[in-house]
Amino acid sequence: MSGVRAQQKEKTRRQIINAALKQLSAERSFSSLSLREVAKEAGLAPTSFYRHFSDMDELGLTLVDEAGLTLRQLMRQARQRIAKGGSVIQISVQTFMELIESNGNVFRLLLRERSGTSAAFRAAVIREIRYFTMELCDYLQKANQLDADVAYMQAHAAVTIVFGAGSDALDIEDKTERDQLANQTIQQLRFIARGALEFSDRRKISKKFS
Amino acid sequence: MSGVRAQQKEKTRRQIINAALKQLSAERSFSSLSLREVAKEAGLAPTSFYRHFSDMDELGLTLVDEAGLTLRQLMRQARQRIAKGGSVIQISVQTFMELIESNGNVFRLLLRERSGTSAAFRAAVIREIRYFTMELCDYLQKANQLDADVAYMQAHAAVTIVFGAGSDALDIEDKTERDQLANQTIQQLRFIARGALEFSDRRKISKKFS
DNA sequence: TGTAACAGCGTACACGTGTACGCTTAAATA
DNA sequence: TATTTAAGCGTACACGTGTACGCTGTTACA
Repeated sequence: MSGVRAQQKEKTRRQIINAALKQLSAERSFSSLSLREVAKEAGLAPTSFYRHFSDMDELGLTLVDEAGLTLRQLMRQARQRIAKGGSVIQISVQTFMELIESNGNVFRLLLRERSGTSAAFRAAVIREIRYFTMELCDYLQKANQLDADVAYMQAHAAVTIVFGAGSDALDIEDKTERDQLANQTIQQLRFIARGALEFSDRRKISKKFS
Repeated sequence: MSGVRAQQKEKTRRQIINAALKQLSAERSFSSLSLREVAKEAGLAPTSFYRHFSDMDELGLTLVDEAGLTLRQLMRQARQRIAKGGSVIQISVQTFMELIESNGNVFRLLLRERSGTSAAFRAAVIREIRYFTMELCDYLQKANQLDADVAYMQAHAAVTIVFGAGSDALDIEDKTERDQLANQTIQQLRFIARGALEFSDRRKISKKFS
């Protein structure tokens, strides 16, 4: 049970995962990757791939899970920054944009598979995004004393906007243009926050009088 | 110049386009279509395909153009309905949802190619969406007397939200769930409209005092 | 120490792909 | 009417794909 063998297996498993991630780019989607290519990049015979994943699909789902993990780590990072003081919206957007810059291909994977041809992939991505949305929803509800529905709608809208901005950002290489997009996104999130707050207040008043 | 020949050519060209559209589905993206499959579905020998398109890419770009056209027709339809009275937001969302229901695969094409592997495709889709956004921007600016920047940000946010909702709707088959999504989307658009209006007003006041 | 488990390899196969080439047949033009 | 043009077809080729099968060498365990 020392695990020399298991350790080695885990290592080549990671090699496969990394090989797949490495091949992803703006021009190369996961579905366009072949088993043989990935195996080759990992320094493996094509047939050895099967010792670790029964399918390219299984590998893909693993990648989506990893991407979701990256996303959650990002949120924690953002919360730490926020705790140190600063505009919640601004810091969140900034953190997200940094993800795009450093892990563009991981984010691309999520975007693409969300509208991909595999129902399993779509479900997996949607699940990850839902986690993301729900955590934000909790935060908003507590921080702003919002109605549960309103908080959810705000969180959902905010996530949609941020992901949309991320998608746009992927096709922008100019730094100042990217900053402009970030500022625009911040402003849009403020529109939503303002609208949600006002609506929530109006509801509270009508509840008071009922 | 009677054009019996040209007419025939146009006809089979349409057959190719329709064959491609017919093969698109939730499980089948354009990039996963092969020239041979499309040709077969169109009742053509594989090599005859080249008489009409030099490439599958060329066919794909044609499809994106057609999808954009569909989108613009939709807007006109929505405007006609609005002119007959009713909530602008509600009618717009409703019209959009009807597109999803009747032309889901066309909309899927746009969503997928927007984050696809071909830069040309991405650019084409983004261009179509920009048209859509700009028309909405003009409308908002005139109807609500908004600042140009504010109107653009509102339009952009609204389009992002509506497209996001469309994307979600594609994976929902239950009618009541879909209606719920539509209502949520309407509410989110109201958040944005409210926030934009308030922000625009605040700007006008500060301009008055300057 | 003997043996069972198993990661990894190489070979081999059937299949689908894009497309080059030359042919046929019907419309367009001179 | 004679000639040119071009849509469509069939054959053929090289290539990349997933994966079945049997083998080797090393680790784990009795």
